[in-house]
Amino acid sequence: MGVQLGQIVSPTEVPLDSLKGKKLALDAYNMLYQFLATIRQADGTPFTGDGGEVTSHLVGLLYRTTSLLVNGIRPIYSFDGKPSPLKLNTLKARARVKERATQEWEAALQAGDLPLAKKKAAQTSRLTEPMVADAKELLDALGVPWVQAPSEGEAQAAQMARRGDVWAAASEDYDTLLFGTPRLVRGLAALKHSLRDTGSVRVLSAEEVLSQLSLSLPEFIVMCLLIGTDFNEGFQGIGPKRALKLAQEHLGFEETIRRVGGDPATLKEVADLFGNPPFTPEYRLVWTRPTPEKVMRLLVDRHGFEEARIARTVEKLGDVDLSTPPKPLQTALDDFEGRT
DNA sequence: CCAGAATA
DNA sequence: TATTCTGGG
Repeated sequence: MGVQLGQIVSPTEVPLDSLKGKKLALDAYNMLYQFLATIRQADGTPFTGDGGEVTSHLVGLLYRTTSLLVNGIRPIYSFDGKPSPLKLNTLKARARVKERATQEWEAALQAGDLPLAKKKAAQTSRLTEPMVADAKELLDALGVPWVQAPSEGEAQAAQMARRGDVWAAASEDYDTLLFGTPRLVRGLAALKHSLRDTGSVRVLSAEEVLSQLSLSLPEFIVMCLLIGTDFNEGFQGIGPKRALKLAQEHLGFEETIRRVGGDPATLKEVADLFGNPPFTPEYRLVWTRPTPEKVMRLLVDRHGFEEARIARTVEKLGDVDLSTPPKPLQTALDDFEGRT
């Protein structure tokens, strides 16, 4: 879920075309969970292969990845590793939500309420080890790089962007901003476009966000700690609005925390996690042609996808330009940043 | 979610 | 030809 910043940040809408030739580090779990939530039948049943194994995430990953590549975007997927102990409460809470949603899904089915059933089913999504292994194997077969983060995939993506290895981190959550990304791309979940509307995504520039809010990055992090993150609970009666106001008083870390009755020592640990998150420098940003036989073996032979359909999809990648432009075209956002 | 068929 | 619906696994 991540920190709730939707109320107080305003993204810039940019045409999809402006991402052409750019490398993006994608939060793989964020994306795979979205596929698992949405790619379901009317009654909420996920797609499965012959053996009953869930395949919704592979459907989504295949089509999303080809769509990105055809649009000239160079994705690298960042997979979650071991969660921080600080996240255990959040994970337990999510597990409880899933248990309840599973019961409510069944109840909705009994009542014959399909829309409700699908909505509840979406909340039951689980990403298992074999499912993750399949996703990585599919990326390998497609010639798309991925990296195994030591801990948070979002932190890994953010650090890659901070080091300038990729143009931006991409996730629907805002946590990459806390993890220090200079840019966050949202809205890759709706790439579909027509002739008049050529598609667009939302970009958040960290520099722009901070200057709009009149906050330093450490103050921004404190604000988020007040609101609550996946790694700490937040405070009763403090939402985005009040947290922003308090952070804007520039009282410093300890005093700001004390104002809401929090313990600076405990929260310092969370602030450090955001400010200096674990990541690995061992990743290779190399995109190659897909290996159709590998894609076929995985999706058709092992998971029962329709051969002709997959062949058609992989074919589209044949004439994708995989080179990285030495001098990327300047976008409106780059121009804006250049002046600030 | 995306692709392709159906539709108007 | 652009938009809506349905099937995919």
